Amino acid sequence: MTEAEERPRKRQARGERRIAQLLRAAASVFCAEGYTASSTNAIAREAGVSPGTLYQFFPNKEAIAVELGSRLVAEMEATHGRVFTVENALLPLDELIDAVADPFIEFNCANPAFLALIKGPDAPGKVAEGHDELHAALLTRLIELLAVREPDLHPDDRDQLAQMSFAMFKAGLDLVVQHEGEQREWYVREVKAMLYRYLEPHLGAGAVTRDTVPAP
Amino acid sequence: MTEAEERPRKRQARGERRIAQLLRAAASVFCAEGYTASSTNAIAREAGVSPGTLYQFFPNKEAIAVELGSRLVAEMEATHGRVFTVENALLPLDELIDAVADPFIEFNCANPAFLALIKGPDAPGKVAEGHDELHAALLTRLIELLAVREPDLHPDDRDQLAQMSFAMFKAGLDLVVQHEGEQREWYVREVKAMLYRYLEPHLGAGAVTRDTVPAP
Amino acid sequence: MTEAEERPRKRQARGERRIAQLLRAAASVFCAEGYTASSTNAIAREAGVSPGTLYQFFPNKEAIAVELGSRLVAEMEATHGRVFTVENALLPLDELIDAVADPFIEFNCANPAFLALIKGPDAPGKVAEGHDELHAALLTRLIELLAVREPDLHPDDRDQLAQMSFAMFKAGLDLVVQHEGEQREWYVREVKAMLYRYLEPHLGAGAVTRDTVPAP
Amino acid sequence: MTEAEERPRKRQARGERRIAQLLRAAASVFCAEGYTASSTNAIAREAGVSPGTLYQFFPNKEAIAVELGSRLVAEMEATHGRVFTVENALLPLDELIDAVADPFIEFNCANPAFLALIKGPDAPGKVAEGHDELHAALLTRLIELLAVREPDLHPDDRDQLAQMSFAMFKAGLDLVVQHEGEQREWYVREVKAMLYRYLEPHLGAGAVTRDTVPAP
DNA sequence: GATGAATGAGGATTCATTCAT
DNA sequence: TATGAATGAATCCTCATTCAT
Repeated sequence: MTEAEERPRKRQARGERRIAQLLRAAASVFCAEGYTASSTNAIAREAGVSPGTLYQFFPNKEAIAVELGSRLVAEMEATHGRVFTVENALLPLDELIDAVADPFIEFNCANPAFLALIKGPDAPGKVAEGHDELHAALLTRLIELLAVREPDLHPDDRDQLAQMSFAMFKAGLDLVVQHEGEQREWYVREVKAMLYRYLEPHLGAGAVTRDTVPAP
Repeated sequence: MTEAEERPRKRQARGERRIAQLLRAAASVFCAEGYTASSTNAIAREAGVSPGTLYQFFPNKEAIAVELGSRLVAEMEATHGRVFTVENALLPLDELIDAVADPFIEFNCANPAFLALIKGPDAPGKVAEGHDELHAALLTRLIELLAVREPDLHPDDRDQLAQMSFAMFKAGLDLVVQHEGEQREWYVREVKAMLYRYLEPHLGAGAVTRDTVPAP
Repeated sequence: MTEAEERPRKRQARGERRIAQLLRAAASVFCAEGYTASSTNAIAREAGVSPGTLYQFFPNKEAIAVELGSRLVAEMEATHGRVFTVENALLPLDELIDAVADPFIEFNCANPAFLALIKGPDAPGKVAEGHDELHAALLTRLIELLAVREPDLHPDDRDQLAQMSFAMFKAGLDLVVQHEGEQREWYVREVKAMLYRYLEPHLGAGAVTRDTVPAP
Repeated sequence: MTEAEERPRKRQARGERRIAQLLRAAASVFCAEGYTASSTNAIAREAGVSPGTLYQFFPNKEAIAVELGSRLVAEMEATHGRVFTVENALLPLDELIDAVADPFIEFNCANPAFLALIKGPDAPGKVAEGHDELHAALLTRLIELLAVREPDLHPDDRDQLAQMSFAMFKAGLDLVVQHEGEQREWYVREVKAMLYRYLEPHLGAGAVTRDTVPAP
């Protein structure tokens, strides 16, 4: 039956639209108020739907953040391609930083909700409750990238180095997003410079593997 | 007139104790929940007093944060002395970083509420509402320090440089506080290294004034 | 677009009932406690709903009073017809007073909340904050009626005369509502008599248009 | 012992000052906020004393109102003399009205708290709870005055007439107090006119006793 | 007497979530 | 699906009043 096939598709189509609408609203509210201070009612209102509708698609506030996070990641990849690739990992450091930072910066300026989510609820000890998955996911990829670039690095050091770099980058990103025009450009340059200078002794300025090939 | 002088502080013995108790409780709750998610009732409960008592000393949550912030600053100064001094400003960069970062790190490890306050409510655009004074105050001092060290720097650049450095340091501090033992030590070293390498091209490795004395 | 039109009122059957119920409860509480001393919780309790429900329909206490006021006016008009009409304005004074006062009296005896609202919060200087709209609306109509009856009266005098009359009538109404049976009848008569005697020199006993054209 | 005699006097003197101070504050707060919305803490603050001090002299909010009321009556009498006297009762009506209304008006313009108290908490049914004693006392005196002037009047009628007159006068007084300058003058005249015209048929324009002496 | 601290119930209002339609 | 109604605990904050000093 055509009906049996189309019905669910229709439903899914409408549902997909609703979800997108809700996530857009959530992004906007999270940006404006911060995650903690955002209310599901406010999100529903912003989306122009009733609270009930929101809960038809998300079991709770957290789930919205989580889904928003993963969609943003997907969207960023769709726009800028994969960023934590093996090729990038082996680039000279300055190019690596460009390759990773630029897409992030560009995407975050267009979608500041990304940052709002990564920052998360502001309790030091209250990590990893669900929507910090975004944070965790990105960190994992960064760790993997480091593992590719510096296979000999002790895992603990590698993880810590990733954490440091990520933390610095997030903080810098915040400044970038908060400013505009020339100031933003300045912060972009400085963030990259900071990363380069910080990482250079750890990773070497050139790509590790190629670097070691001595000229005859 | 003794009366006129004594009026404002008669039975402040008990009151002062209560205030301290409340601020201790607030620090604890802010750390555990983050500022936004902390409720005055929770603070009162933690302090073992009724909500009404809390409001006898503070008109609202903000005021608690503000007072806590200023007390922490004072306490840090009492413990570690002034940090943004002219002498420090003119130290060789590595020593300058030690002089400024070490007290902060040490104090924040002992008083993690400090960081919770500096981070503030998590909305990007919602800055400077009162308890961000703490953030602003520290930033100002850093700016002044930079002005002493690099008088020729354009004010805009100087401010942005301060903002960058402060943001990086805060982010690093967060990592430091979140870890313990050897890991914490590692982060401390890395944060300082990061600052050094980042700032060195801007500020010069040695003190500016001395640096300019060329060897014959 | 059917959707666009239906949106604002979909499930308002239950809601409308709730609103009526809440306003009934509010009327009762306002009467029993006075506006200032009435709490939204008390109103919700009286209506048998939770506080949250009340706030789904009204943003605050004021709004309840305002809505109750305008509904009472509407209800009075539905029951007794318009009272401040041009025809009434031109009636002989005694008939005018009957025409205006009787419906008010009857309606207020049945709905004493009306008076509770008109009296408003009991601060001399704190007028016109929103639910005094009821008072203002009635006063305006009275002013208009006077303008019809006495077009030559100076606007200032007219307004003051309206204010006097209204104040006297309200005070009298209070007595009427507070009593019952024969006493109430007595007060009704006296209030009307008072108004007649007070207004007669101002408005003339007969209609202004001087159908009193005397015979030669 | 001198001490034994002076001590209590001193105490009483200081206490009296405190009481006066508190009542002044209460008058001010009652006027500004209305009785219901006035808080004892606000009164204490306005008086510049602690809440505890207030409760050393008054057992509760009501008591403040009661005491304030009776002091205002006393003060009015001290300023304008007794007003509900037999002589006044027997004056021609216009003079009677002047004799009673003028002091009230004058005193209320200077002490608007008087009115705030007479109006009382704004619940129709919540009368006579204590600080309505002021209202009751004045009403009683008015009743007595009527009894003197019209001994033959049926007590019920007399009481009701007093109630009517008093209600009208209060309402008029409110308008008078709320206005200033020429407008106030206008309201004063109108209130008196209203009373005269209303009462004339009831009381006779001239004094009853003298009036009845027919000229030969 | 005087103070300021203390209370805890109660004020208005919001919120995440559920339910009936 | 979608809605709007419903909830009740939790929010911040105030109040009349009491108590220790």
